[in-house]
This record gives sequence, C-alpha cells and structure tokens, in this order.
Amino acid sequence: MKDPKEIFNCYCKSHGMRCTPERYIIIDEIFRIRGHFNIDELYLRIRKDYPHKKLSKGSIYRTIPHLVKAGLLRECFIDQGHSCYESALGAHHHEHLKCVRCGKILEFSSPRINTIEKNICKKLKFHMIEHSHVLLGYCVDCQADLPKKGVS
Amino acid sequence: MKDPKEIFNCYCKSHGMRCTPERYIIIDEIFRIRGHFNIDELYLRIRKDYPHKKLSKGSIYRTIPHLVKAGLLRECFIDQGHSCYESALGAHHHEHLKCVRCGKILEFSSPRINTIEKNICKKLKFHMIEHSHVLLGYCVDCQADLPKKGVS
DNA sequence: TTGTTATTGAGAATCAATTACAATAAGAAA
DNA sequence: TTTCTTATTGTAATTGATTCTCAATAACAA
Repeated sequence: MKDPKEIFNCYCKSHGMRCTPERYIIIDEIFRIRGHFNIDELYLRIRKDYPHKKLSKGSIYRTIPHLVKAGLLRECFIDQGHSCYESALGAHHHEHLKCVRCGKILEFSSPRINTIEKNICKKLKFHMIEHSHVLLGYCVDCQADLPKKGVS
Repeated sequence: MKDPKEIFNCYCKSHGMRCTPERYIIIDEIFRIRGHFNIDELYLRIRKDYPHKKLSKGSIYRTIPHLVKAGLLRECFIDQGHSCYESALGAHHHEHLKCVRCGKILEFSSPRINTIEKNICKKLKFHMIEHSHVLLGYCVDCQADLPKKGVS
C-alpha cells in the first residue's frame, strides 16, 4: 500500500475515475523526479522520457489536483507565478529555503516549528489543513554577488 | 520619520522618481486599511474613497513594487492567484492563518520561530531576505460545516 | 515659465491555469 | 469478446491577474 499507483488506483475506484496510461505516466515521472518541480518542468521531462507519447499539458493540469487530493502530492509554494510541487509520500512536514538568484531549493524540517504551529492552532481554535513556509534569500554560492544594500 | 509619505518622499528623491498625487492616494489608502488586502480590494476602496479621481489599476500595479522596496509594504502570501499585502511599518515579523472558507486572516507572532529560522539560516549559510509562512485551514466559525473527511 | 522626462490612463499583450468540445478509450455489463 | 456508457484525452480557445506599450500629461529642476 506504499506504491503511488496503487494508492491512486484506490482513489480512482472510490471516485468513479478511470486509470489511464497518461495518469500513470504522470505519476511515474513525478516519483522519478524525487524533488521539487513545476508543471512546465514535469511536462518537459515527460516529453523527454516518453518521446513517442503525446501527453498534453492539459492532462497534467487536470491530473495534479487529483494527486493532491489522493495525498500523493503537495503544492509547497508558488514561485513567481509557478506552483511548485513535491511528493507527499514518506516525507515529513518540512520547510523550504529558496535562493532568489539561482533558484536552488533547500529543505529543513523542524519538529519545534510543528509544535509551535499546533499550539497556535489550539489557542486560536484553528483547524489547520496545510501550511506553506518558505524562506527567500541567497544561498552560499550566490552570496558573493550580493549588493551591499541587499543586506539588512 | 515615521510618516509613510515622508519615507516615500525620501525613496523617490534618492531614486530619481516623482511624488505624484496618485502615489499619495495609494499610500493613504493602504495605511487607512490597516490590514491585509489584494490589488483588487485596494483599487475598489480607492474608487469609493476618491470618486472624482480616476486612478487606474495600472498605477497601483506600478506603485506597489516601489512601496515594497521602500520598506512600506510587504507581500505576505499569495492567495489563489491574488497577491496579499500588508503594511510593513511598525509591525513585527509575524505569521498568518487563513481560513479557506470565509477568507478571514488571523495573525500570530512567534519569536521562537524567528529564532529557529535564524539558526537554520546560519547552519545552511543562507542569507534570508524575507519569508512567507501561512497556515491554511478552518477558523472557529467555519468548523461547523467541516465535512468529516476534512479532519485528519 | 520652460524643458526634460517620469508618470499617467487606456488598452493591448503576456502567461499560467482552466475550460469547451469532439474524438477516443476505460471498464462494466452483456 | 463485443457493446455501451461516459470519463478522459488533445487541441484550441478562454480566463484572469499582472505587465507592457504608447501617446498625453504633469513634476520639478533650471
């Protein structure tokens, strides 16, 4: 019950949806990426890995929300108008750091932040579904080019 | 030196920019809102509060980035394709909770989260410029309508 | 007051994401 | 297997927020 496609099968059956090769390709490619991606990157990779298959962007856009609902995928943040996704399987709740210059994404997980968040929610009687936590800045490699005024 | 318009005056002078009535109106309205807003809400409020002035959305879109750079405004998160802003003056770094049903925005500030973030950045040698931290879920008032499956 | 040029409003352009639609194919039932 | 229903597909058009273009206007230094 850990195989993404099996999970998605169950989701499809319980939602009157069909298992199509297009959807399997999308799932396979997503779990081959093992990292963060946006729709365009996913589309390009599928085109490269399945040169004989014409899989349209439309199908990707239509499939993604199902994968999110099925608990396979997570939208982690929005980067300059592009939604950024990552696998939601076997991954702890974690936070992201994104370099605004080279685009590199670092991750960190902090149980303490999770605890704080839970306490806040309890205090405010807020029922949390998801969270998005991104730090924007410059990674080590890009700090050399930092203008002085960028530093506060 | 706490008046937003004065701060913006300095910013303009040091950037070869001009102080126009349009920009003053935008600043005034933003600091009258005292809360979160998106471009459309701001535009509508200005239309209502300055019925004789034709201020275009284009001007708002063009002014906002300057206000952000001048340290007057902060983009706190993106909500369903709408950038959400808030005043950056006299406000501590804080986090947001947004009700996905009624749209209400709650705030909380946590020095401990700030400390944790700083430690992470130090460890990863990451130069943080800004951060975005939103919890999405249901506020007290909207939890009654929660479908069972929504609760995890 | 004049001249330079930053800024404006209006509308066109852009771009990610969504949707419409006719053709296709998944999958249940015969 | 074949048939039938209808979910899904690819294509192309559409949406909606944001950005850009451009001629007219106006800020502000001289």
